[in-house]
Amino acid sequence: MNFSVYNTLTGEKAPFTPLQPGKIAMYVCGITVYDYCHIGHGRVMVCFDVISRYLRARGWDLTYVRNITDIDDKILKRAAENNESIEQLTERFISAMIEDETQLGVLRPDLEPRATHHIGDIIALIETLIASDYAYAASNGDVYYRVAKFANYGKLTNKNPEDLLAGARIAVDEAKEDPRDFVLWKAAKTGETCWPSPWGDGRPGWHIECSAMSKACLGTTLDIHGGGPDLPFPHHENEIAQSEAANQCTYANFWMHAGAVRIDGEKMSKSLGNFFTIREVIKSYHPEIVRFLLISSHYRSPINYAEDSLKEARAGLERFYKTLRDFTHVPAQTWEDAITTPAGERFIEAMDDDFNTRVALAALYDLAREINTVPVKIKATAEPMVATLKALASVLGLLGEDPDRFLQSGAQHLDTALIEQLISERQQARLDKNYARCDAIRDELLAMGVILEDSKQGTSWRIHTEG
RNA sequence: GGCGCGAUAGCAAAGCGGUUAUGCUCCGGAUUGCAAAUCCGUUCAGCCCGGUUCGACUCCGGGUCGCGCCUCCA
Repeated sequence: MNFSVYNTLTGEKAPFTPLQPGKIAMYVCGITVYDYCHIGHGRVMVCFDVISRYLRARGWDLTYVRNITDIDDKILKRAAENNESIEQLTERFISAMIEDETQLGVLRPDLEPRATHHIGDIIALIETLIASDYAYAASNGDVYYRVAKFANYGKLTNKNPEDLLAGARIAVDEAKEDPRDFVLWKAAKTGETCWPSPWGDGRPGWHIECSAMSKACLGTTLDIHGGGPDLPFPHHENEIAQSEAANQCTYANFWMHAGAVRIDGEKMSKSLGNFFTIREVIKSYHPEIVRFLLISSHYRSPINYAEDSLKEARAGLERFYKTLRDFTHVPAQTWEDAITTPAGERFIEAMDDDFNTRVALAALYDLAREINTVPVKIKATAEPMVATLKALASVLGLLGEDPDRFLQSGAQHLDTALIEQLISERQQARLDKNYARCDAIRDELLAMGVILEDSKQGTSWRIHTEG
């Protein structure tokens, strides 16, 4: 086994070895729940979903933790705007998030800790940092992290602490010793949601909750810490500063970051306002198409999100489902058997190389072509290959849908009984060699957006997808 | 300005120092009552300038362009 993973910390791929043989502790930064998830969130969820599925398939005992940040300035602001409590707001968007990820075929992580359920851990961690002089309570009631005290500050993102000093902003009302210091505990203003603490009522700062929750769920050293493309700085840099100062050991051995989703060459983001929500997109495209699109590129490369990308993803997926149409009766092979096949070996080789899903998919496309090459009358000889295809695809969370259901999705507005009736009428006309009638029916259905496909087994139909 | 990533055929997207990526599209053929699907085949690459090498898309140096982070954002 030659399994390697790219590490943001070192900027290169390296053979992956966990701290404890056979066991992997993986922590991924989840989302702040004050709005619906967009495709960028979807990418991180799908990316680490594939990673977790693959690690498990490879035989590791994985514990996958993905947090939910449910207390934060934006949440307070949004709740106030909506005139609802932060609990109402966060519960609403947590439910929405779960719906969205489920649609995308994302399996739930083992643990989904929430910041508000770990206030005690957060306070304890801050106390440790204060005790060792890495943090201080300021005159305004806030508690800050003393960046100058942490020698390795900037190691994840290659920042020179001096440069940060030059570029940092100093807000007038802040009581920081140093402009680079960041807040661990934020004193509450009157009426704000808050928790009691040794430094007065307040709430956690942005970065401390991840240090506290990862420690509570997985311990002081993580095998893998992951997240989105905009998290290395400052979020993960600050997590390292907090956790390594408090625990006196390496915080995470491997740092993994998903690539950005772009719109017209620009990053999709809340602040730019150029985002598409998952629920919006899956109204027009089968959710598996969205998943397929996200898996079609390497997880670290930027993806351009556009109507054309979705159409292309759909075309690719349709190819697989067309192949599987005649084999709904074939169950997936076991993983152990699948990886001994030539396609399986290629698949493993690709995925072992930093989760190269694009190359893994190429192996599956070749397998599909091989299946299609088998002559109709000896279809049964293709069944083992189909079983392999299904087994390998399932590790990517793909091809689990019934082929007809997939190929006919979007047909809700159509009268399927009428379609079936026209097909059988045409069948009779074909037997009668009344080809004029046959073509008339074909045209009629095509006008409805239905494409007919005659084969030795009979006639099937699918939705006509343009583009 | 600092740090980092990228530049591949019509489009998308990978690996690789010499041998087909792959998907979609185009074209030709097989197949089909006609189609569709499928299969076969063909065409179309590696930003620019140097260097290393018997040989570079692949390694090294320089440049150009694009993008990300440096401030809340996955």
